[in-house]
Amino acid sequence: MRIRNKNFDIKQIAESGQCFRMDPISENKHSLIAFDRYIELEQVEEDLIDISCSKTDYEFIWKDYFDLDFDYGSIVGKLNSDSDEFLKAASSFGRGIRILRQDPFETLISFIISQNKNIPSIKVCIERICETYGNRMKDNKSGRDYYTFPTPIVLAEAKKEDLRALKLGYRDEYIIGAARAVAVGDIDLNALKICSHDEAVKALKSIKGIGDKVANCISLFGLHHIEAFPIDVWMKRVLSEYYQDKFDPEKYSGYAGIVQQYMFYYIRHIHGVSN
DNA sequence: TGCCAGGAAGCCG
DNA sequence: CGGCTTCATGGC
Repeated sequence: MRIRNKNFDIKQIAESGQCFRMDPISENKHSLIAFDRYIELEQVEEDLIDISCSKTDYEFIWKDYFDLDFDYGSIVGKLNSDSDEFLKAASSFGRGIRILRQDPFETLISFIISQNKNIPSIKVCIERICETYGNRMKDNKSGRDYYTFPTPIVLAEAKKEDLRALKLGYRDEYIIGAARAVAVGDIDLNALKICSHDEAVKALKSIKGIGDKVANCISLFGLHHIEAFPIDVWMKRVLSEYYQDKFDPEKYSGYAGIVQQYMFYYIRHIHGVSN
């Protein structure tokens, strides 16, 4: 399936820190595991992408996953006509980034793992969880084996000693607790998609192991509340070095999360980080 | 070897 | 409320 879009850069999305199961497999080509499926994406040209999926799967799954009905170009354009020089450069540099509509449960667990870890380390942990608790699948087109992300019920029944062997550190009991909360219905992730960002964050923070930053990441990347504004160590760097801690996300009310992604991606580039 | 990573909980004042 | 310490693990 071939898609033409001016604001759709696979490498940028893969390196934007919002998803952890998108990996380079060759020059201009990435693999992605999501929703129990495996696809490959090739950046043919700057605004042209090939996805290894049927037209039906594109229409019903991937178009939504990549948020392709939303016009990111209008956001980039708006930021480029603004007086904020840092955001002008950041949005221009990361203009191919999009906010994915990922599976809420996978996002929830992934960002609990993310705390106090770098991105390569987060990926390793997630793969270990999938290999241990997910289902082994085979993609016929590429011949590749892969593992799905486990369901809430399976993870909720995991033993702490078994998780300990996966080297998740102190996060293992957070993961079991969160999976149980979802499995028994204490947390209804689909309901949190419909309610407001503030309500979602409040509900998420009732889970042990989820603080303000992780809750905002889940809200932004798993529930698609694009007004969320997660502040991690990189964002703290941006806000202090370029804004003297006076940046107000309210200026970008309604889409601050997109602005945040441009900032995050750009500051890491400035500091020479590429994973 | 000490420091850092898409932090959060527990405790103290 | 704000600041400090501790919590596993891996990479540099």
